[in-house]
Amino acid sequence: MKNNSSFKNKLEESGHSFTSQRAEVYSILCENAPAHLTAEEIFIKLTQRHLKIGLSTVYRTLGIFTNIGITDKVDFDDGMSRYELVENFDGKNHRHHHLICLGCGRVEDALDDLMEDLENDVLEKFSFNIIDHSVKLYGYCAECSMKNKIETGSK
Amino acid sequence: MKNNSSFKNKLEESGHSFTSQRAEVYSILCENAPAHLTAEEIFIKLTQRHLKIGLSTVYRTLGIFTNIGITDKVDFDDGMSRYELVENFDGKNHRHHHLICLGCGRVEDALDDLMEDLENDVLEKFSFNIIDHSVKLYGYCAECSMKNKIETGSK
DNA sequence: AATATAATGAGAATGGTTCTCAATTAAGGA
DNA sequence: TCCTTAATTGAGAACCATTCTCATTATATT
Repeated sequence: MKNNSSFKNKLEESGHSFTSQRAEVYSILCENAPAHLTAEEIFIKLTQRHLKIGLSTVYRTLGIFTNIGITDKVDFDDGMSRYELVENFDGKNHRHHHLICLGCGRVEDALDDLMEDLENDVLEKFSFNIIDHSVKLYGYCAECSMKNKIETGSK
Repeated sequence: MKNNSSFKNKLEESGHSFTSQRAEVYSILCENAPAHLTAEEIFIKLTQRHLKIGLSTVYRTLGIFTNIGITDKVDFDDGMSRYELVENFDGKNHRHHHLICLGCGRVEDALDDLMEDLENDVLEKFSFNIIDHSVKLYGYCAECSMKNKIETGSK
């Protein structure tokens, strides 16, 4: 699990109370990292654990977490938002690279290299100061690529 | 306006009829390119023009357009999807770079350079074959950057 | 023109998310 | 520790973009 006290600090610094519900949501996120969970999935996991929490509270909590940089809200166009822990929410970081397989739907996280070149380029050409970015790469994972080759008989 | 007959071809090739409603939605998209319109915005523009069309038809049409590569569906996390014409839907192309200003909310389209390096990198490291990508860059446009500097008095 | 198939549109339904508000809990001072 | 105040919680209602339904209408083919 992540450092719990820095989580607490982050909450208090931003003027929010440390509550049991917020700690519970946080612990689910930690235990399931680096998964991208929906609000409802988190709600169900907590309920299965016999921790009583309201769905509204889960949404509210995730909203706060995202605002203060504990989580990132990501959207894979399947009708609901997902939340993932920011890698190291003490330092500045912004990486949201997801490899989304069009075959099996699996989502993998990827590295954040090379984006700096692109960002510098954009600053030069557009005078646009990039604060954050979201990159989604759609394609076929190794497994599905293999499967496709066999099925289509392509060389 | 774009070449209308290739639009018609694209529809027929994919087994869809050419209807007046589809032509109307297409013409709104052409006239407003490169804007990113919501289904409702398109519906309103058509209604103002006294062209009768149902909102469901607009949604359905945009769904088809996106499926057959006439439009791209983009999402700026403001609660509704937007649609934009694919640059040249006859050839293979995939560029969805948007500069989203956190100050004024304006969305600008950016170039697609440098992504090839990143894609090659991902193929090497993850054996993941990229078909398409979506890149959203959040930050401050030239104007808002200027405004921020004045307000905060930072050098 | 006639028939079969596809498209349309009005409104209902859906479903993820946000809102409301009364009850509960946390925070900080005395 | 107790008290006061402000913040948080939770159940359900409300919201709202999008999808679905199905009777009507238009398109394509014979």
